[in-house]
Amino acid sequence: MTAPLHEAHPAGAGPALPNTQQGMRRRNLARVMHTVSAEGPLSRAAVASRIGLTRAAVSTLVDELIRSGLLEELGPERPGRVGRPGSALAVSGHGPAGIGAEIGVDHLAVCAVDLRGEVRSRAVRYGANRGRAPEPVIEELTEMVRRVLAEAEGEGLWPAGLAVAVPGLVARDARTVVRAPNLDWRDTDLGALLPVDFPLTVGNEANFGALAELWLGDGTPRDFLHVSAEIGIGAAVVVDGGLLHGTRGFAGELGHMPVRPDGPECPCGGHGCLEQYAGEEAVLRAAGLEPGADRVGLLAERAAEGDEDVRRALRDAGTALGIALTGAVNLLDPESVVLGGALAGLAPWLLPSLEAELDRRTAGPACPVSVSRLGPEGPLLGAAHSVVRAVLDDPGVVAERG
Amino acid sequence: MTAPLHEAHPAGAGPALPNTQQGMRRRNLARVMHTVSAEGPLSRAAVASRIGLTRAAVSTLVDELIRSGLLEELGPERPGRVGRPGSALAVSGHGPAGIGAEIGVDHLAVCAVDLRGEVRSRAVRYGANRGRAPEPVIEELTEMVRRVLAEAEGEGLWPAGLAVAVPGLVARDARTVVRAPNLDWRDTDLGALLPVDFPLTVGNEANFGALAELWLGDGTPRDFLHVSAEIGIGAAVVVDGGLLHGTRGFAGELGHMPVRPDGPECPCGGHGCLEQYAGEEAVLRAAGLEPGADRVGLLAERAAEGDEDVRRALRDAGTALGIALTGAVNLLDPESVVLGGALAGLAPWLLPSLEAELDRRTAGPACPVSVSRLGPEGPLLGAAHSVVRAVLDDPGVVAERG
DNA sequence: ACTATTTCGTCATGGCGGTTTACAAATTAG
DNA sequence: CTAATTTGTAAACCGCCATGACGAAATAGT
Repeated sequence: MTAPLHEAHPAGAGPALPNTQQGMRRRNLARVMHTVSAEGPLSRAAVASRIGLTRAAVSTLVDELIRSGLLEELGPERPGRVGRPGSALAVSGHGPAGIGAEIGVDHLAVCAVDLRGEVRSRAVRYGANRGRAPEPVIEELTEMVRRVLAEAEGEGLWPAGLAVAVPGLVARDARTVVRAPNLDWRDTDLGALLPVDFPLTVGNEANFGALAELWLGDGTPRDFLHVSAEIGIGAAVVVDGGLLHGTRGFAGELGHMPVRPDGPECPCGGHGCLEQYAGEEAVLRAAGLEPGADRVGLLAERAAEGDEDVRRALRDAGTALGIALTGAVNLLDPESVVLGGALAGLAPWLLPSLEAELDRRTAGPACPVSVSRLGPEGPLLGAAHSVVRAVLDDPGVVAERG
Repeated sequence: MTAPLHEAHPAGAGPALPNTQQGMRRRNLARVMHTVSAEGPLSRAAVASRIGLTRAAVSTLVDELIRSGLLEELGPERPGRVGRPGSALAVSGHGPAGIGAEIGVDHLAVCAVDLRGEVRSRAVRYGANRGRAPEPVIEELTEMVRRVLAEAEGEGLWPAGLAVAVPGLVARDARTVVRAPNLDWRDTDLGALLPVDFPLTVGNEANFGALAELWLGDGTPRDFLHVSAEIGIGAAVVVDGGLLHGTRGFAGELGHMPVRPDGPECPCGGHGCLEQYAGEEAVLRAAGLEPGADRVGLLAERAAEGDEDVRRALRDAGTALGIALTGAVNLLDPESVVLGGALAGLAPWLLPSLEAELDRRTAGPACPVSVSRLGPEGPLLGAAHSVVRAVLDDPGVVAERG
């Protein structure tokens, strides 16, 4: 019965709730939470003027949120202006926490994030997971979740949900991994394998990375394309502050965009797909390097040293990315393109050719390309924050607890 | 002050209205309208059970809608079951009407559609508009609107708004035509040129065609890609029952998707864009035909006759379309692709190679490709219906009238 | 120092919207 | 002809927010 998390929520106008007076109430609770969360400590009066309700109405909403443990009263504000100072309200640091987990090809990670967005506990464990069966991996992850949970509970937090980022395609039920080529998993129901007594969501790593960029990024717009590459190349499409999932939940596949239709055959059945020019394996081969551990780091290192083979390989990858992105940008007209995941670290050598190709091929003002500052942390943070956002989006559902 | 029309509305849960009691009321009015509109004549009790309100509440809503002239009481239902028969409610055929207009390269068209979706009046005028200045064209169109309006008013209808479909890029303000290459118009503010005393919207022809497909199509899903070609090739992206506009309102540009990155230069600055292989001019040239009037009809005729040059040209265009659509389908994971506009008439010769290319390049189950049955009427009907939908989506705004 | 002014939070009252309950009306089942 | 069922409406009620008034706590002016 996992509720749909991280839908398109224009910062507190959640549309999923029923159109009744209770629904209205819950939407207003959400608006208060979002306002306080986004604009720091605020008095009741300040919140009221921002969301367009009266002070009296906000008072009752705040009362309820404080009783639920979602808001905290910090005490009287420092009086700088005329008039009685307000009582500062802040999101609670002792209420519900979002648990994020990441299953990477060669690491596992778990963290707990409180409603304020602070990471309060974390655990990381390195070790190749490629080819391991799901059960032992999940068992290991469960153990890590338990440890993180224990630490968080020690600080007065309780888990509002768990979101797991996986490097693969996830069905729309947000529970089953349909295909994760780099783990060699197929049709694995993580919901059944991970028995927790709070809501569980499973999502694609790149999608969570994009959400992290959306929520945590600095000046990230509400419409953008987030491109990330681990082994495959994925693009998460963010439209109006929400993720575009697609019918089957597979939206965002960029790796098999045709770049040279008559190029070599690809395992997918196509020819000349982007992955054959900008995928990790392809770039390594073009650079004359062997596959191995931390290959991205190696590429960056060699490129920084001035290795001309590596630089050429990255330039060519950038060109191929530019061609593929031209199509995507034309189709979606996003406000910007953000390079995340492994691409972020290689951006200095990818960007020039990528932007050149993109500018050359698109009419009018070019679509700006930026680099994510979250780096490899993105998916994990995005997962944890997706749980936090779900609480902010509907504080009422959590109210019975605390 | 044109209100934003045809946003993403999951059939009556309109999110644009404020989160107040009045907003709730208006959303419930909309839910009643949508229910009655979609499911034919219905009693108050039937509506109540469908939208989850009580009969009493629905009664007051219906009263208000009848007073506003949006609903009509048809009289007692034919009693088939036990119990008192209900009083059938239907959407009014005498209330507001949506006026749709289309500015085509060689025709102008206007029609009036009532809330039931019936076309109640129409006017068409053929004549080349390419290169004509906006003013005389708009003047002519205004005259046609006047005629259609007079006829509609004779039947007891009054205009709720006017939507104009144009073959070009429209800014997000839904008033100014940024660029219409086939008309040679640039930065033309139709809002200023078309003085009407009801809301005016301007939109891209292909987008309105897609909306027509969404609203009028038979079994059309809520997530699909609508591809249409007049001179350029446009793709409207429909996500969750709403149009994807893009940051500047330019989303859906498919014509300049790179198909052969090293191909000939395109006026847009790119190389080997789709339009150079599947655009009207390109196909005509490949088929050995001269540009002229009704070239699409000529192509279809020759292809039907078995002209091998024409058939080859269309096969090749289908292949190019398939390559471009592969990228789009991978990126968006739509439920289907619909071919509309001029492409619909040429579908028999385009489809085989298009589908072959698409199937070959996409993994998993293929994305089904269908052909619009609306044909060239799509944009005009979509425009008129967009006004009708706006009324259904917020009946309250129209309530003061009638 | 003292008062006027401003702003904050709260309380009592009222309006609006939907629900609950009750009831008359209209049909079918027996 | 009566019982059962369903519809539509009216009256009383509840939840939610707005309005207006008040005390509390700060600043500004004299």
